[in-house]
Amino acid sequence: MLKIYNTLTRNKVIFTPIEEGKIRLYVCGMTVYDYCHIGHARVLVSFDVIVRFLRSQGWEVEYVRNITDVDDKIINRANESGEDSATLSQRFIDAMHEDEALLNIQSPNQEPRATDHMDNIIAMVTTLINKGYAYVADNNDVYYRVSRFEDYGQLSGKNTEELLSGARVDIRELKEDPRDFTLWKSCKEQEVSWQSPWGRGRPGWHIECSAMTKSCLGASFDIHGGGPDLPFPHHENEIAQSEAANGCKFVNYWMHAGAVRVDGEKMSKSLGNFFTIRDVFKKYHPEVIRYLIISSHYRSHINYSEDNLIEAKSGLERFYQTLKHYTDVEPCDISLMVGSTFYGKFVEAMNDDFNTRVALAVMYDMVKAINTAAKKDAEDARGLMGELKAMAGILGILQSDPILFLQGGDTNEEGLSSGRIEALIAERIQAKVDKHYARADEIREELYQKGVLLEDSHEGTSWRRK
RNA sequence: GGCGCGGUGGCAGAGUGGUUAUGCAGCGGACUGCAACUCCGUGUACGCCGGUUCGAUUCCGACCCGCGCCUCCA
Repeated sequence: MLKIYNTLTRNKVIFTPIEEGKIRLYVCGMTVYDYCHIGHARVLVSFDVIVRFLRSQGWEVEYVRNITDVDDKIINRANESGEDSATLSQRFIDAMHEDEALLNIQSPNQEPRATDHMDNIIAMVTTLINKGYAYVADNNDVYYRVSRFEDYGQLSGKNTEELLSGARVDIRELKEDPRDFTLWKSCKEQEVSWQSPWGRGRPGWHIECSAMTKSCLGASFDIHGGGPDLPFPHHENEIAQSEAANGCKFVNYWMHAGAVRVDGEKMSKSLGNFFTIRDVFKKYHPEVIRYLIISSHYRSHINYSEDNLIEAKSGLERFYQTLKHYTDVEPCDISLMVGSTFYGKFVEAMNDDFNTRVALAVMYDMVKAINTAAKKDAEDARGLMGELKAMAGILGILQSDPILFLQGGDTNEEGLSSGRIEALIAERIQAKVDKHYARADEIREELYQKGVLLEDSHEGTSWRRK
């Protein structure tokens, strides 16, 4: 039984799909004017895990994640760099796809772009005007008439009256009411713009998602997700637009990821304290970031720090130390795991609002069980390993070659090539054969100082980077 | 100011009205030439103060502290 925390009702509830067995999910993706930062990674990874898990349980998931590629920030960036705005956004879309691939994120079923939905956007704005939910101002901007929409504030818990006093009023805007927001922004001929019934212009932020959700998933769908800063105003405004235009309930369940913090503050563009994913990749294996994100619940905040990355890496090493003995074991078929106690606990945790941390705890218990079983019942151990790999697949972790992961370490900064390491190991083995233990220890210590750990076993000596 | 979230053992991080989370680190032991890996053992943790209760970290109330949204941000 799947339970999901719904931002709209602020509680955890049993999930009921609109259509039996199917889940239609829309997640707000990137506005592409820069590289992905860890906050983006969190949303990407969280929903990737959610979708993988749901599918593993037999749900048919239609997963849509949009790209917002019309936006003032994109245009400003393009102006700064002298680049065409379409070229710039394409460049960052490509970069995002590269980052996603490294994070082992599966593509959504649909990845619509705002610029491909201009007709739908204009049609929806027209509907809103016709229904009296929007109006054309003297400067040809189109605004949403917030006072017309009674349920405004339902998602964010805002009191409409209070919003009135706090709302920002831009001098160029000719709003009836400070709370009203832009649906269509008129602009000059030479700027990035599209022809509309109200003259040339471009869509305001929010309307593109209303248009794309309707086009890709229909007027009503199951789950809408996004980052922690989206409930207000973005999602609130989407509700106002979609429900007014379509005349029906927009979304049943709203899901929002928690914030990524740095030194106790939210990582954000405006604070300038963000780290891009590709920067972190320079020093850490992508799976370390994925693990860091999964190792806490998707709704709680996580702290981004060097210490936490190191800890995430150590946690993965625990798995890989065991995994390396079973590289030939294939992941179990999930349909064959229904009777497994471990798998039962894993599913129970994941069905409870996607509690990945508890799911990981189950997997650690399995590691211990496997290592213990290995001493007396090798087949039993292999069977458990097959299950463990299947669970890892659902979380999208432990997908690397164990030896390569363990030998990857931080970097090659020490300048020790694997060839050089192997040579020293060979020398040490000879020293051991000759019972020259002092020399053997000297070599091990030398390697240790350079970040390389040696591990002797019956099969020989293996090494890994700290 | 309005709305909301959170304060758990050295750190990270789940959870629960009375029973071991889990991981990292530490300590003791086994294994090892020595180590590492692994295994076994090891921690009177639940912000503060009241209340409800046979019993509260877990429920209720007050307080202190931190954070988020209210403006572009995932």
